[in-house]
Amino acid sequence: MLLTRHDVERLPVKDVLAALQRQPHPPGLVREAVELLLHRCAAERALPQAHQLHALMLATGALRSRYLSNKLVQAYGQCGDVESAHAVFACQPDPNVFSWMMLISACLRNALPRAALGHYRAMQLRGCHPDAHVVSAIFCAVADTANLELGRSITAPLASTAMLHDPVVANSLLNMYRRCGGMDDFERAFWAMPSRDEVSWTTMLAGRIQCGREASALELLRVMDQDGFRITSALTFATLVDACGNLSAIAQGRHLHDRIITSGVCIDVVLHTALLNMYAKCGRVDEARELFDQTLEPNNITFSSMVVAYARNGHFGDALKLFWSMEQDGYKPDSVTFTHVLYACSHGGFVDQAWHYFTTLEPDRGIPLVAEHFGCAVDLLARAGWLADAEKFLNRMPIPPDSVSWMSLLQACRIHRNVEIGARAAEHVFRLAPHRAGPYSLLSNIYSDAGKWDMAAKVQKLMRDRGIKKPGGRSWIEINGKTSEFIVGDSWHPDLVQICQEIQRVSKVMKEHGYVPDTKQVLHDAEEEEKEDILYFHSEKLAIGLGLIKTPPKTTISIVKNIRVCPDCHTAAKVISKVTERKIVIRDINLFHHMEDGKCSCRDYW
DNA sequence: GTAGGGTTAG
Repeated sequence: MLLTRHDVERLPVKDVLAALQRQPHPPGLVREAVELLLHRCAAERALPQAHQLHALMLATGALRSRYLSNKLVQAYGQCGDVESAHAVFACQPDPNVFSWMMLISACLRNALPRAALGHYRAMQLRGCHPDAHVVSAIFCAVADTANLELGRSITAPLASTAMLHDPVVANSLLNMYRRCGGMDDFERAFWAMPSRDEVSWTTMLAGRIQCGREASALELLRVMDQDGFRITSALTFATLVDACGNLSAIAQGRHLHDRIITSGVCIDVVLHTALLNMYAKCGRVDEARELFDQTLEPNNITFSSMVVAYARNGHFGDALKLFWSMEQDGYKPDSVTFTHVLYACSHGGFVDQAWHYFTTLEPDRGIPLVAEHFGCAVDLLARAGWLADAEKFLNRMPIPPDSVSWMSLLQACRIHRNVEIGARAAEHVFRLAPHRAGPYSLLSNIYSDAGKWDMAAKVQKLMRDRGIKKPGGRSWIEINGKTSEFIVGDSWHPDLVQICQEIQRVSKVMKEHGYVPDTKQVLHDAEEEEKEDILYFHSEKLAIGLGLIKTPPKTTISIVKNIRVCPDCHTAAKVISKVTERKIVIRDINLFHHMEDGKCSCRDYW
């Protein structure tokens, strides 16, 4: 029986194919059917049917049409068969710019950026001029390779053409610079754009967040507003929300949340979860939970977000309870979920639980163990003080331990004051993360805690000799929607005098409560009294000082720090929480410290 | 007649 157009549209792909193979059909209908079926194969990622279609096209001569041949290349690309895509392309006697585009996009879609770039060169050698579509695809290919020099060399010959004026090309170029880490080119390209649309702005925001310049990302929001730019996409808002979370800028975050609601943008699960994470990163667990409860269609990411929200904020038991309810409700935890669960276990001291999950993850759940899981296991052993076991474990891991895992051990060695293992752990971190200053400071502290001043000095000299600079301690505090930054040793602030007076006043009370400044934390060669002064100028203390004078009594003080909080500041902040009857939340590079009535949620282990 | 941009949530 002959097919009708109606059949071709309605019947399953395989039935149409079978009918076409069984008996000849009018060429017009075959052509039409082939085109439609190619489209359906591509949409359904149905590779076997694509192969059958290919055969049919050969048999019926449909493949002689360059148009249909291009469509077949496209379908193969979408079905993940680049080889077949290339084979079809190679049979074309006279490929046009579309043909090349299909081939290039097949490579891109299947993570073969180098091949895409090779075809780009080949097309030019064969005299086919790339258009804006091809060029934007090629910028994506360069972005995938993260090769900035390559990007520059490909862009240079295009600079004199009108190509870069195309808005899509310009945005792809911008994103290429971002993903290749060429942040100067990135900024320059952005400001040189003749016009910027929402994609340009979002790319810009993401770029600044990516390199830790969240504050300047939020400044862009002001520029956008001044330009009268209307944000219409949830993605743009999610990016901005992310910046607020990273800065723990709760007032700006809340303001943004209101604005999202009034903007009428559809708050999809992604944006909703971004907001949840923002509150969590601002230490507002209750508000995060509120959003979690309001989630219309939660998924495993929503659950995992809330699990880690609890865990990072010191609510380890709640994190585990939520995880159990997640499983009960039938949501399927994945590898990332278990990273959070193990984190909650190890920080909360649930050793048996942790080992249970760690050992059953692969055999019972089929979730492969990854570096993060091993890191948690190391942390677990090290926290319990089983440093030698932790070291043995690291040396016998089936995947080579990363610098983070060795750092866990090194940190544990500081807490448990183990010089020998600490020195070995530090060596590993030096090797695996040669530019990090953290391990040098930790090792030096371990030595000075043990009274080995000469060794401590040696480590510091080694650090200097290797040209490694300690990132200056920075702290942020947001007051009335404005973020103030304090940098250790360079803290200019209009209220500095008042802040220092407040710190001195409070420290008197603190000393009455038994606080002794831990001047060992000051590595300079200085008098004791001077060392105390240096401690007072640690950025987190200044930030707390500002919080004390600028916010009403009993208001929670929230600080963000760019490195780990120093042990003296940690002790001091705990005492301040007691003597001033304020909650103090410090988010450092690793975790939250919720301090209240002289105690910290981290249980003095960080 | 075919094709190109922000991977955004743990």
